[in-house]
Amino acid sequence: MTAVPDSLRNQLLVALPEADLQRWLPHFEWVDMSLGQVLYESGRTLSHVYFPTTAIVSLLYVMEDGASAEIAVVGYEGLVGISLFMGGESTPSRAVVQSAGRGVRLRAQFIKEEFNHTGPVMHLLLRYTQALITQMAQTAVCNRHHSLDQQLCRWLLLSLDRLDGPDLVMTQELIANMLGVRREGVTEAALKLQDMGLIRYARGRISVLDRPGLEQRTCECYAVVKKEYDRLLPARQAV
Amino acid sequence: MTAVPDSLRNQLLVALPEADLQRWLPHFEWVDMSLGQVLYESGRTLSHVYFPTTAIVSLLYVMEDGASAEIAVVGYEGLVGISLFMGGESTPSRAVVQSAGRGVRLRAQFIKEEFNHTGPVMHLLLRYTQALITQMAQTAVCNRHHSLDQQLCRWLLLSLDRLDGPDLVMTQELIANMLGVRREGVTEAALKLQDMGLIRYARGRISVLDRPGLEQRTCECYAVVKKEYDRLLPARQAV
DNA sequence: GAGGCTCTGTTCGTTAGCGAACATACCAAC
DNA sequence: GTTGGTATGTTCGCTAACGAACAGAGCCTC
Repeated sequence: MTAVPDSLRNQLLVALPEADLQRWLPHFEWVDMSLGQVLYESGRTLSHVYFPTTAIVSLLYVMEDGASAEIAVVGYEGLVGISLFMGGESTPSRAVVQSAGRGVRLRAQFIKEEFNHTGPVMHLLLRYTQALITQMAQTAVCNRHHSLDQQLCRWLLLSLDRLDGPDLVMTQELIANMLGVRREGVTEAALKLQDMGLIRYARGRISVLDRPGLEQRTCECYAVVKKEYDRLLPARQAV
Repeated sequence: MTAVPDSLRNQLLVALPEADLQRWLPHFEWVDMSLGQVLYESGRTLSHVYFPTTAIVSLLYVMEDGASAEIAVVGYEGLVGISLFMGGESTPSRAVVQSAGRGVRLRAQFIKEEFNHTGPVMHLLLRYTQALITQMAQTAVCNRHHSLDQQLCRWLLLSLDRLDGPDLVMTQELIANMLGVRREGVTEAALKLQDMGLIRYARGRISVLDRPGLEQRTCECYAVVKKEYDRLLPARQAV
């Protein structure tokens, strides 16, 4: 990753017209996001919209019986809290920090006014939202048709794309929550990947050794989502 | 269903401010939608946005190997073609008519201009989009955690909500495509429902005999989605 | 360095749904 | 009525993932 100022690590902010960015800068509020932190709870009204820079956030649906499933991930390429400008104010999902890091946040009222008053901002945010929709839809399809092995690869790749290095700080238990499967299943799938030399595992830390290998073993869902992000948000810089 | 003019059967159109509706009326184009008709193909640029009145449309993801899964349904409460005003112009999904009927369509260029120029229209369309997002996300979760039996109930209820009477014209084969499962699985699940007296089945026609019974047997996903539609689109009239 | 906690590995019986093959049953057209 | 096509019902073996129980293994703390 190049040595850009941290505030410019979020690609939506980078894609903002200069005039808009300058207007936003004074309203930026830097926040540390710690692993497991809940940015918003299902159904609650949001106070801020978050632009992760180094953190990764999962949008998680939690069922009545406590079972959960991640429906999308948000990293430096996106924002958390689309319901603010979509008009719903809240969503039935929960946003949980999946990988500790930092980000910028803006007050709800501010982003709502910006969205309504400037065309370029609105169009950028909506295109991002459409990319996010693709990710959710593809997750639905993937949950239906693909094996845990494939989904683990997809998940690792999506996370990797939002991180600097090849290491993820992440227990198997957490991954299982995200994928909506048993922890034992993740253990087995991860062992297979390790035996093939694609990753190395050690107590809550995964090192990806062979990214192309993961891409080869994952399902088409990863590529579909990535392609759609690239198409809809071309201004964002490559990592 | 009350005897409203057919054009007012679509609840998004009903929710439009009178002035906007009057401006739109001359641009309405009535279309018949036949079972299986493809309104748009994955990745193709859309020429129109569709407001179903009596038809039901499935948003379907089709995988490389031909396997498919429905990620959302759209009926008289919504519209098909959000990518037009979201800015992406196309999506990786396919829109297929799941239940024959009619609808209104508007040219792509027209809806894009309307979206950009009038605040109330934009806010209405975005709230609808958020409701649709909820449906997709809940589908993802449901695919992960719930049994085929439960999902069939959910699917029947979602379809029923978008129809006049208690009858669905729908083969088990088609339902299987929508749910992304085998036809045999649908046969078994449908037989169970029939044995319990909840539905009656006959060669491509399902009659729902006991709606509360279906609601009792379905998973929470149906209620979550319904509640969110009601919350985000309160102006729409009850059926 | 002992104890305790968390994370990972392993096993075993169970089950939902798959894939394939085939049987029946209804409908329509000739 | 016969024929053929489409829709539905049934069976059987297979597999992925589940649920539960437990065994090591690394790490921190006192």
